[in-house]
Amino acid sequence: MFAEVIVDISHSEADKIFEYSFEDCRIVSGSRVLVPFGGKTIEGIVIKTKLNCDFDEKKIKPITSLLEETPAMTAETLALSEFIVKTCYVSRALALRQFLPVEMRKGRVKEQFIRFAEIADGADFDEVLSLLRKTAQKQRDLLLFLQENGKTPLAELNAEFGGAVKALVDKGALKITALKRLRSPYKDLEGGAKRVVLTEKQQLAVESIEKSDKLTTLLFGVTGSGKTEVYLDLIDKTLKQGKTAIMLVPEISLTPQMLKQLRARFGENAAILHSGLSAGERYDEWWRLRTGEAHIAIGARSAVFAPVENLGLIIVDEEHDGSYTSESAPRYNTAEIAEFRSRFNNAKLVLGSATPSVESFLKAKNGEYNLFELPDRINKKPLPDIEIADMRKEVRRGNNTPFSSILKDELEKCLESGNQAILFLNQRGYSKTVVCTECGHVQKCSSCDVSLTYHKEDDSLLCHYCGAKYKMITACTECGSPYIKYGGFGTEKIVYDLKKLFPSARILRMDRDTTQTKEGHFKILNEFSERKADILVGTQMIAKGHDFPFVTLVGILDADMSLHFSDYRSAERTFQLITQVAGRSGRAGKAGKVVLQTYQPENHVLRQAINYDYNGFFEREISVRKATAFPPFTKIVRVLVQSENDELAMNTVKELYAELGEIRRSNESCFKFFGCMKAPLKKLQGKYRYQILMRIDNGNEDITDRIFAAVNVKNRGKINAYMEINPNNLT
DNA sequence: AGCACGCCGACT
DNA sequence: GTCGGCGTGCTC
Repeated sequence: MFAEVIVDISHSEADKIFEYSFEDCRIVSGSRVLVPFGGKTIEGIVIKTKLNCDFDEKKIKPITSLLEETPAMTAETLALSEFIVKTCYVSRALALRQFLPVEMRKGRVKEQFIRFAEIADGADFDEVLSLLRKTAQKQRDLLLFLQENGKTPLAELNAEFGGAVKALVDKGALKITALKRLRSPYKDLEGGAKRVVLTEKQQLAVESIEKSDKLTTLLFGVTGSGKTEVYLDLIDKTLKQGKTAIMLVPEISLTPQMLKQLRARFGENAAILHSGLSAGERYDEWWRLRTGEAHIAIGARSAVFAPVENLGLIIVDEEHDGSYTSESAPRYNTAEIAEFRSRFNNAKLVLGSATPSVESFLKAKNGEYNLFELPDRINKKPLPDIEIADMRKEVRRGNNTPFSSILKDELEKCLESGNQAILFLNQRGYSKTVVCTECGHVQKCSSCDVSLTYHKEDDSLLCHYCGAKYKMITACTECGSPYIKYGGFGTEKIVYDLKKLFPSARILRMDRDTTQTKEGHFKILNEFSERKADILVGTQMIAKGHDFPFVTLVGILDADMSLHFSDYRSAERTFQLITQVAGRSGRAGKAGKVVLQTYQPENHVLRQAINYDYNGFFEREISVRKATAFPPFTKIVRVLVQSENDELAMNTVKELYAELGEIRRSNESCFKFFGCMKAPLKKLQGKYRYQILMRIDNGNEDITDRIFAAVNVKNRGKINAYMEINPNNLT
């Protein structure tokens, strides 16, 4: 027999099918194998087996060995990997890697075994007992214990009976067996397994999703409208049909919360997949899903690749969230992957959001998706009032602190009444820049073209792009002046100022710096929900899904920040962010309040956000996108060329621009934009960056295929060139 | 990705 | 004269 194998080398030169021979009938498509390649032995995945080979038979070598008896890949995941290769323009090896826990490659994780002891089958209990010396009381006790309790972990017996265990094993009276131990994360997570009765509206949502002739439903529900209960009910019904489910949440910080609810309801049937787990845990959870021991996969973006078979339901919670598009290759779109799996399995796909992405809402409006709305909060409480604080007036009044007078007053009231507040600022560190007051020089990273952020806690300057750490300066590095000014503030500074303003308030900070440790998110959120703090200051990561019943005030310190990104989605992102952060206020019985600080109070996006006018926002945004030929009406194709050698990068991008210009000439009408320029971040991690931006009519895969081919040729030696379609950010 | 093979500069 | 630089090409 012959096998078509994809070797685990992610390089365009090795990105093809290699054929090997084999005898072992356990080898099937999807199996992981070791194969000889060049002079070495490497891992690969069998994608097809066949009786005849298409390659020179004399050159074909045999497969070295089979790695696991259970094929890691299924027919579905093999097909999906092929889809990723075609749509994301990545090597097959890289596409396949998405489906396997990293620990599986290069055999990095050993399975853990627990050894058990029991009385050996052949040993006559009474005979062994009678043969023992009178003094061997421990051995006697051990035998009696085992007769009564049966199979017991060896570790427990050793602790209890000491050397007696070994003595009996040597006599052949005990049998030792090893069982694979599964490391189960968040084992101690328990929640009240109370089964909620759905409201009438939630019940209607479930029915709408089940009965729709469309596979995909957009569940458009305001924050606090009880989407989670709908999800849980759908999962329950899916399991009862003997099918499996995948539940995706936007960020790791959210997963334990959701898992808690899933564990409470579905017990060990739920498996968790995310990067916060230890290697062993992840590996074991993956296998629990692969072998069908667990039926629900939950996790962030990458859990969409969960190795479940017989899929009946996929849920994408907070569908609009930016974390669903991958930052590094393969830059897949989670919704597209989910749609593929939904079609393949004829499984229902539910996209849930309080602020759907304009792409999804357009599809729902066009009838491509089933649309169901949950317009009311479950407790019938109105959404919190959002008040705008005009920061221009504050500055004119001489207030240079990060807090408007309205916010200060509200904070005071909130603390006095014993409630909790959340302050949101999407900037970590103490100050965004460090500027010399004499010569105006701004401290910059030596390998990136960005200013450094001052972190007071460890008195250092950090580059938020490459992670480089520099010692804080005492004098300007240009002119030597000791007069240094901080420009712009981050969460660290907010906490610092708050402490001065409210000395008795207990303050927690949650950003990437305070959540580095394992389960760091979880600890801070727990502490806050147990009311061990009064104010939570945080970045983006506090905006999502957390339910704090005692929070009555939310402050959005700089609502304009995300408006200033030169990205066609900045309006959409701002609307989503404000709606989401505001939704953290007044979730239980108490009325909530939101203070939104801005320098442009008349901005229409902010106006629509404070009125919770999603439809108004959508209509305006979609007409702008249409008029300016931006997604979802076109696709953005971005080609990035980077090299440590500036001149080489520049020359390469010029060549490419000329070559792509040829493609454009023969498809003139499809191109809505075509330009070549320095990337917004001219230099990153020591590499100079240039880009070619295009906007092309949807479809036209033949054009993108040709662009990719042209780009791929350049990607060798000191040049790194790649293509992205609808990239998440344009840095 | 590695590793071998192959063509031009500094050197015992 | 050679030793060795890493540019190019191949691996079933």
